[in-house]
Amino acid sequence: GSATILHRVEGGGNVRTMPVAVSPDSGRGSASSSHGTSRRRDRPHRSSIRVPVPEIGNPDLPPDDGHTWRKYGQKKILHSEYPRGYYRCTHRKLYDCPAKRMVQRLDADPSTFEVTYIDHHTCHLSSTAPSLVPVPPPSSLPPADHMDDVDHLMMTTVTPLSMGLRTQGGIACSGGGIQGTASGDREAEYAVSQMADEMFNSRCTGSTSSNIMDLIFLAEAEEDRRAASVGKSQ
DNA sequence: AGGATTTGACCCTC
DNA sequence: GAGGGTCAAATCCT
Repeated sequence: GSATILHRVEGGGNVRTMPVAVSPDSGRGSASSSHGTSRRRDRPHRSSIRVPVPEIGNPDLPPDDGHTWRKYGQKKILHSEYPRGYYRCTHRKLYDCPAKRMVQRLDADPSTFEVTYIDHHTCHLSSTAPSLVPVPPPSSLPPADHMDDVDHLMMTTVTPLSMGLRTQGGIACSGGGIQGTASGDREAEYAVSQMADEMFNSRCTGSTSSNIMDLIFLAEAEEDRRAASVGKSQ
């Protein structure tokens, strides 16, 4: 089994969707504070990923991506058999981390979770073992405005380079195979699927998945550059 | 006791 | 008005 990354970018007008259906989510923004102030005005970047239910452990548990999440809500979604769970970063207060995710089991495929990530972790380097430094140095994280680019890439593609990075990162948990000589998006799609799959099943390595997220971002940035160059050439 | 989860209500967008 | 996202009190767990 492999996860499929869906790409949904808002605000750019350049919505890119993977072959598999996208969540019916209409893309409403979300914001906090229910005291009369405007909610859902901002439209944070969102990205969806499909993750198979882990073979080991409780299949009802949402996938573990290496970050610590605190559940703040659950909602029955219309026409969906399974409820959607709402999570935010445990370190939200500590690090003012805006990261959120929504987890929902697919009605058509109960063995798969669809996980929608909203915003990025600012507790990036300290998700599992928070340090006293909430914000990582620029050398390890792209600048904030750069994050936007990376973010919308979250749903696009990941290059073979990223896979290489992964390997260097010490993730050697691979299960399935990348079938792949396919070109372009297809190859990338497999790569992402594989990565996501491992990402959420990385228990077998015990490695810190936040590093994986790092790699994903790096890979996406790289892909962005490639896409940009392709765009220019066309 | 403190943190996490549950759950109903509230509010916003479409 | 419907549906979805968040809040916050109540409850549970460690």
